[in-house]
Amino acid sequence: MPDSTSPSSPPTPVPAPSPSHARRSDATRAAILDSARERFAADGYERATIRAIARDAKIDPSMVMRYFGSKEGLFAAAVAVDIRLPDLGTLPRQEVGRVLVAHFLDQWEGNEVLTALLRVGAGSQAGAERMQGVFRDQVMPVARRVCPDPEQTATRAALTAAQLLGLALTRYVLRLPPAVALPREEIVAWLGPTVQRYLTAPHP
Amino acid sequence: MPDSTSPSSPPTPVPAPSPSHARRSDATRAAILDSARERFAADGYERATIRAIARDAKIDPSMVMRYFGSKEGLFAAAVAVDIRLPDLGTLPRQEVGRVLVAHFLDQWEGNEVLTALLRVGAGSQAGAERMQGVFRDQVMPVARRVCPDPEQTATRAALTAAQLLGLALTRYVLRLPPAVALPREEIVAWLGPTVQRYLTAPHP
DNA sequence: ACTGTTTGCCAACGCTCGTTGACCAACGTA
DNA sequence: TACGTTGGTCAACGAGCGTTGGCAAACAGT
Repeated sequence: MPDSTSPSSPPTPVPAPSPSHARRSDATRAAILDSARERFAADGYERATIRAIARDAKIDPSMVMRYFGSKEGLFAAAVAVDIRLPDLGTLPRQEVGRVLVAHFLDQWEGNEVLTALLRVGAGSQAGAERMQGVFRDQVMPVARRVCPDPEQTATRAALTAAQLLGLALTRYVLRLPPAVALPREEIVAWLGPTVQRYLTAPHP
Repeated sequence: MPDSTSPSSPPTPVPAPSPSHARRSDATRAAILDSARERFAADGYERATIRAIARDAKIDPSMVMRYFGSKEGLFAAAVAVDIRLPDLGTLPRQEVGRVLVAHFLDQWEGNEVLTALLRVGAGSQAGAERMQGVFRDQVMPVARRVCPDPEQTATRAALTAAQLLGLALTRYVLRLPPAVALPREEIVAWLGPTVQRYLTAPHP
């Protein structure tokens, strides 16, 4: 499986990436990616079929193959994820928890790619490795700026990830009714101090 | 899909459930269930094929159909889950958090069914409904005994579920390296106070 | 207008899956 | 010994999947 955590060059047979002026097929490409993201988020990797994605995008399944090489390639292109964590080093330390929870909620509310990534990450070994890559390349560097003790960074980042991904799991994937019903500000009020403690409090 | 959260009568074509003396096929049945649990936990619902499960159990795929009716029926029988939460009402309130986290870790370390359930719950709508059933039938009643205010029970149970399922997700499914490396007692020390606060602290 | 490239559809391939029904062997009872 | 029941195998089915290659239309450069 190609590495999706870095935007590696796609295996598209289109000869040269001419960034000067748009190709006519860019719209189709985007439509495929949109449908793919939706299907992967809703159904997971296996149940999201190329045929169904192509039907949603109103094109032939073979076009998906031509543009993205394989189902794996399509998935890699569809969930090239950048969670754009803010630089937590520039704000007061006692606000880190609440800001991070609020940012996390914003990202998940407006980006079905994250749901797709979590669904697939939980569903297969390859998906799990993708999430490990996101954690390593995007979460850990930010955590390093908040808790300078390098020996504790990994632990504190993992605790934070457990709390935040658990929220995403129960609210956006499993959809446990009380987790869905929780208002945004209440989540921030409850989870903010938890994350704050995981990142900055002394080892218990 | 049959309801798996309650041990409903299986769709097995064996005529009468004679509980008096064991049948000769009980060993085979158990072998199938063992292989099924392992495969479902390792591969998720779609990738765990009946053929592979039968191969593990060293019998013919058609036996699985005869005993469990369908793949759905096999899954329902394999993950008939009882998380056996302790009665938290009988111990000092300030210990509830740590006891619950420790119990949760014990359950997950020794029971691959839970990993299978979480993997499948994250992978499909039907799986998510199964986890909603476990939450509603097994978690909520226990939470009611700890936080008597009925208006807050659901919220507090959901927050606790988010924290604990997030731990299970990062540690047993995604296997984020620092989450896997965390010693048991350190998890209890970090998450115990969090769960304690979610269940018993006043609304923030 | 001619020609090569891009964009797209169509029909099929090979494969694996869940599932079925016919058939066989071992056993328990009369 | 004969026979119904139970435990198990074998071979095949129909369907759906990812994937491929060929061909038609639209376009662009000359």
